[in-house]
Parts: sequence; C-alpha cells; structure tokens
Amino acid sequence: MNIGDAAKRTDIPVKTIRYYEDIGLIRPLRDTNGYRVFRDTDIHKLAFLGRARALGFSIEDCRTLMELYEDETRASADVKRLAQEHLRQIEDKIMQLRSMQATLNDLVHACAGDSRPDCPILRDLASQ
Amino acid sequence: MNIGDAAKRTDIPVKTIRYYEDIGLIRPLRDTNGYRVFRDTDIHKLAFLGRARALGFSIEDCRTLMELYEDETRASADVKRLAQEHLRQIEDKIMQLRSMQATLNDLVHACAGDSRPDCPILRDLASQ
DNA sequence: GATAAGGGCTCCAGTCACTGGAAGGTCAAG
DNA sequence: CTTGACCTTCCAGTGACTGGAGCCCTTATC
Repeated sequence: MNIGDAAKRTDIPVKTIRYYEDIGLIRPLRDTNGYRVFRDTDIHKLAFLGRARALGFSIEDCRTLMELYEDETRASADVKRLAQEHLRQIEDKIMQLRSMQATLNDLVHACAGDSRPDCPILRDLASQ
Repeated sequence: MNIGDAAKRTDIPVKTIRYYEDIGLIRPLRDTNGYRVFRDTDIHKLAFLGRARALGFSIEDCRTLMELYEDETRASADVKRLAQEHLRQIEDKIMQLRSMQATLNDLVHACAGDSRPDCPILRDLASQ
C-alpha cells in the first residue's frame, strides 16, 4: 500500500505519516521506485498512534506506549502510570481553562457591546 | 527603569519582554548605554499584556486589544466580539479535553496496574 | 587600578507537532 | 506522448517563548 492509501485508511495526513517515519515512530518498507510501502503492521501502528494522539498523548508518550505495546513482558502498571500522569495534566489544563472561561464570561456579559467606547473588558485588562 | 526591574514589577520574564519588543508590542526607550528604559506607560502595557495572556488571548489578539485600548473612539462591540470568539475557542477546547478525560479515566480505572502485561489501555489503543 | 559579581546587550538555535511549498521523479489512462 | 495524480526530498514557517554563547556596562571591594 502506498502512502496515500495509508493516509486514507488511518485518517492521518500524508505529511504527518512521513514525519512519523522521520522521527522513527514507523518504519515502512521501500519499493524499487523509492515509494514507501505500508504493510498491515504499519497501518496498525499508524492507527494506534492516531488513537493515542487523539487522547492527547505527546509524541514521546506515544513512542513509549508503542514500545510497551510491543513488549510482551510489560507490566500494566507502567502503562497505567503514564496514562494517569497524562490524565492529571489534562485535568490541570481543564481547570486552567475553566478559570479563564469564568473570568471571560463575566467580562463578556458585563460589556454592552455597542458603538460606545466604554468597555469593562478593557478596563479589567488595564486595571492596576 | 531597567528590564530586570520591569520584569519583577510585571511578573513577565526578561526574555519575554525583549521578545515583546521584538514583535513590536512595546517600544521602550534606550539609554545612552543601550539599555532599555521602561516608563510607567511601558510597565502599564506589559501588565495589560500579562493579564490578556493569562486569559489565554493570543499575541495577535493582544495586539488588537491594545490597539482598541488606545483608540478612544473604539466601539465596545469590537472588544466584545473578540472576547466572545476567544471564549468560544476556550469552550471548544474544554469539551475536547473533557472527552479525552472521560475516555482516559475509564481506561485508567479498567487497568489493574500490576506486574502482569494484560492492559485495557493498550488494548483500546490497538483496537480495530 | 584590578577584579569580580551582577546586571545588560545581540544573535542563534531549539522547543512541539506538524504544515506548506518548491523542484523533481513515477505511473496509469487516453 | 502527454496529462494528471501520485510519489520523493529538502527547506522554511508556525506560536510564544526559552536557553545559551559571547560580549559590554556598572558598582563594590580590595
């Protein structure tokens, strides 16, 4: 299978697949014409990566997860630890965003949003 | 005031302040020795930027907000529109993260986290 | 007057995870 | 034989900084 088909199959852009090869996440074979050839295992790995990325794991986490996946002697504790740490970071981020959301929401509601220059949003940003 | 004091006063790293000058967000004066000199207005602008960034506005949004702030004939509607659009993006991001959180949470709880290799997290990532 | 510490300066490179584009090779259809 | 859709590599850019090298300036102390 060529890269275009692999991209369609996994919903990962062609450019991204090439990038994943560049950084050593996948190792597709090469045809005599230089084209990448994707086997089922490569497609499987790409799909794995796609799902891990969709859960917000960093590329380095993905690399580790793939290594763990391929290591038959792994301990599930290692996977769980990684996922828990990531979950904690997501929760932190959500709290941060919720705090921004709350402030912004107040400000937006306090602002008339008309043609006059007076604006509580700017007043807040400029406050000492 | 030199850059170090400006940094302390506004809680913005020295490096970041220099970067803000680079991209034209602030225009501190220069002393004869080449050192940047920060007036009260510069400090005020930096603090404004700090608060806007803390609310998650992009640098380009910050630039626009500062222009609006300095334009006495602005319409508050323009500020509100910007803030509302940003609020929408924050809400999108929160929803995305909550969805990740939910999935990850399920997976983490399903995983024994012991020395055995069997792991629902990896099984999910590898699922067809 | 020498020196050391603690500022400041510029410029370059790296971060993360792609993404766009240029310049060119390959392949199947008409 | 040409067209168009693929594919290739390589280089540069994104956002918002951050780190480091190599240098200059100022102030205090010996």
